[in-house]
Amino acid sequence: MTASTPSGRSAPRLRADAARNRAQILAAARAAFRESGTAVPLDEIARRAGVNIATLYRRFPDRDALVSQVVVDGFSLVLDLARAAGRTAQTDPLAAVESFLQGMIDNRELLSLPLIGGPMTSDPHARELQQQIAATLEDILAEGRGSEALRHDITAVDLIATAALICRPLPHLPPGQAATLATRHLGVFLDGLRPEHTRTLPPPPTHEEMSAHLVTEETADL
Amino acid sequence: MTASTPSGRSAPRLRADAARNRAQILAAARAAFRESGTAVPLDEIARRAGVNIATLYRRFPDRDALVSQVVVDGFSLVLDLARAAGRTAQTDPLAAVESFLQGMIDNRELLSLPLIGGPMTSDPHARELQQQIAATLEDILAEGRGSEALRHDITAVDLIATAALICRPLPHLPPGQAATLATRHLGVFLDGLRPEHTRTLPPPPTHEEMSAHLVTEETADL
Amino acid sequence: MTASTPSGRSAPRLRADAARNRAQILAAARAAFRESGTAVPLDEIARRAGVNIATLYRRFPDRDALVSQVVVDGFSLVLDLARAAGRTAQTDPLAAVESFLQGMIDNRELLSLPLIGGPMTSDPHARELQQQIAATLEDILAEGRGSEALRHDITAVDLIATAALICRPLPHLPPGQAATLATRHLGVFLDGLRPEHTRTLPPPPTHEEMSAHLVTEETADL
Amino acid sequence: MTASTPSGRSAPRLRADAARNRAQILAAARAAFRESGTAVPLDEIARRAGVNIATLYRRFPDRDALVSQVVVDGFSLVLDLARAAGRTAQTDPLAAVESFLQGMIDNRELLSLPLIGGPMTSDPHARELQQQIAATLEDILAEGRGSEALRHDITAVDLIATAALICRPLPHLPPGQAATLATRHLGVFLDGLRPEHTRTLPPPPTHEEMSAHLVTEETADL
DNA sequence: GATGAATGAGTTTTCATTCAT
DNA sequence: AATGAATGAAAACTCATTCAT
Repeated sequence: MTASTPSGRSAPRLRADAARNRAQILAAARAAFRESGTAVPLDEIARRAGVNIATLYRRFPDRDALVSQVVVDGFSLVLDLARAAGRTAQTDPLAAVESFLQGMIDNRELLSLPLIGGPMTSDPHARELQQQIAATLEDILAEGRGSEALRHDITAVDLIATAALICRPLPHLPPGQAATLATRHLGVFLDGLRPEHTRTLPPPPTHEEMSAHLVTEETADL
Repeated sequence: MTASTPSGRSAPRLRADAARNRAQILAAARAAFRESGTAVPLDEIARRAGVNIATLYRRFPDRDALVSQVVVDGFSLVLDLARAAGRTAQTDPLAAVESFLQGMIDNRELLSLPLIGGPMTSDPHARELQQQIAATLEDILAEGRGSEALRHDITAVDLIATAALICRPLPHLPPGQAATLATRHLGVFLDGLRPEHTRTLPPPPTHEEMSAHLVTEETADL
Repeated sequence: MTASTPSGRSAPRLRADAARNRAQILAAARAAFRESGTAVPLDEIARRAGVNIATLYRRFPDRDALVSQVVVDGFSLVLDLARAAGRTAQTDPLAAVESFLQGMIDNRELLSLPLIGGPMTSDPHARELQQQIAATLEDILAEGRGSEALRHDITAVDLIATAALICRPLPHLPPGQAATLATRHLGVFLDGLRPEHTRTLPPPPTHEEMSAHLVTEETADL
Repeated sequence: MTASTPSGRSAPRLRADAARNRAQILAAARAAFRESGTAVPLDEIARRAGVNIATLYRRFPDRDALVSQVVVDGFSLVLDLARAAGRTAQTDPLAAVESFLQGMIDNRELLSLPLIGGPMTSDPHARELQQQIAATLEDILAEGRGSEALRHDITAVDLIATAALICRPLPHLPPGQAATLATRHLGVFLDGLRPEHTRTLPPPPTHEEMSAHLVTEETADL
């Protein structure tokens, strides 16, 4: 997994100490964004990372650049989770879905993405990752539909939305209890995913409606 | 019960224009909190309400007072929804749950509660409302368990957590699409609520664990 | 003379204390710009004006707004000087030119205009003043040409450029000496203005060339 | 004498690449000082020169050292111009003055001296150059007075002040137009220099008054 | 009761300068 | 000799809060 590594494309390799600082800044930002939103003072992020504020600015010229990188790192992890789940899809598609969504809950501390407010990233790397995530989840669902292991009316977008809903912090709740509640909620949801469902869902947003937002916005809330 | 009216206990009746200003401030605060969190500049709330910042301060001596009132208004509405749903619980408990949760989605714009960051209210009025909400939901679930219309392992806290998860804004998504996705998610969840479930849920947080948070914090995330 | 008064068009009248602060800020800015250029710290201007920096920002939302107003005030004064000089033009056009240029030297402390660096104002009020200044000077020159009191090849733009050259501070020189040197230089220049000149000047910039800059830029250096 | 070469006295000869960097830094500083004053960020000078900021610091330990060198280079050029003009002084003193002042205009881009703000250099080399410049100009004027080619009341300080006035940038004016206006202004001034003048000039600053500033300050504005 | 105004205390952003590679 | 990196200090700008009208 290469989430925090600057993309090899054009970035001149960083000196060892600079790379360490960069990673600490990203970790601090991830935590601070989760706790207080992306409007949290950059001062505080620098302090938590143990670097001077000017060092933060050297690496990330403005808040958006920092947010973008945290988003990209998070999306990388999500893609890893989706692919790992996909490997078991042929055997048991429902278990694959569970594995993905439970993995999201378990790793939610690393998924500190812009949860509320603030401008969304339009980083092309993020777009690319989102498309790969959606495609991977769609493959899992296709398996499930073929083997009658999953209801037919669920789409990849539904799984992404579900992940977004259950991963966000329930502020003011101790993390352990928030995870317990999310897992219980997920359990009921998974039971509802089996094919013998009784309820007709409203039609999902069309591809056109979503595509404008899928990449730059919606999945950012994962 | 009318949410935005100051509790009749001790509040001196407001002049007509003052009451109008107060209502506009609360509406602006609700929207701003939803969009940007409770740390949003008070300036901006005043501007959106069309009043001077000093007028806002006259009505609400500090940010907390404003947050508290928005929370109380929101909880009042939640209680209204729960009671309305409870009236149909004997006939069809699952439909009552659905009515409650769908009502939460439909009214989510009015539920701008402190969703992330910021200090939580400890208003006694809010505590009281929360207990009434939990009791009302518990009554519905008891009906459902008795008539075998609902799985037995679901608690009022689960419903509150579910409401919290599905009502929060998916920022950057057009509201209509966010609602559609939430409703589809809810549909699957409701299918999973029926008694013929297959999955065992992890044990819920104990009453002791929750009680510390239930009132002042957890349900504030609704 | 109404230089420092906000244009009556749309400005809501200021409270007395606010108007006093505004005038002090402008006076401090004028002096500071002259001494240190328009990039001088706004902190320092606020301190010299005896107000808080936030008060400065309330009146002038950014540096440009402050620079613009100083420019406009300066142009107003220049127009006043030109008009006063114009009143004697029929009697003695050369004396009118002298009166204008010497007046510029004598009042140069009030003409603190953006002298070097920094973005130039494009305030429409400033443009208007510039055109009036140029027109007034042109009238004086026309008188002089008619009465053979002035050489024919001088234009209003030349007078504006001359004013710009002689009014700017000679930094590091005591003001009195700078004024003496400017006045002596002006004396020679005025002798060169008489009609029995011997030298052919290079052609002036065309109206088209200048008009793009006359208003927003060139005369800003006065 | 080549302006940018470090004085041969004690400087260890630079490696070829280092000498190139040094020249680029000085050229960039000259331009930046002219455009934005001597308070311009050193970062920007380094960037324009295509070198790292630390390289700039290696060559010039602080801003003053850089300013001093730019001043000395400029004064060297001024002295060259004065001497070249002096060679024709016997034949035609007025033409010599013209040659000097027009040369200043033509070379003004290379004369980026501290024009406004910032600490003045007290480099002894600069002092020396200034005295030589003043002496050379005085020689020219003496010729002119002897041959009745120039008015008698003009001093070397007047010529230096005139050069200072006409060489400074008129910011925001295209360089070509600024030069045209300066040349036209100079034409009138030169006509005023002829002996049949009509106007009495105010007395010049005494030598004592000027001498305190002549070297360290006044001519720095050239 | 409402508002224009002022200000102190942040937060963001930039810059000069030094250090280690 | 040159550079990437780091940092403290300053400057730009914003915000919560109080005061006087």
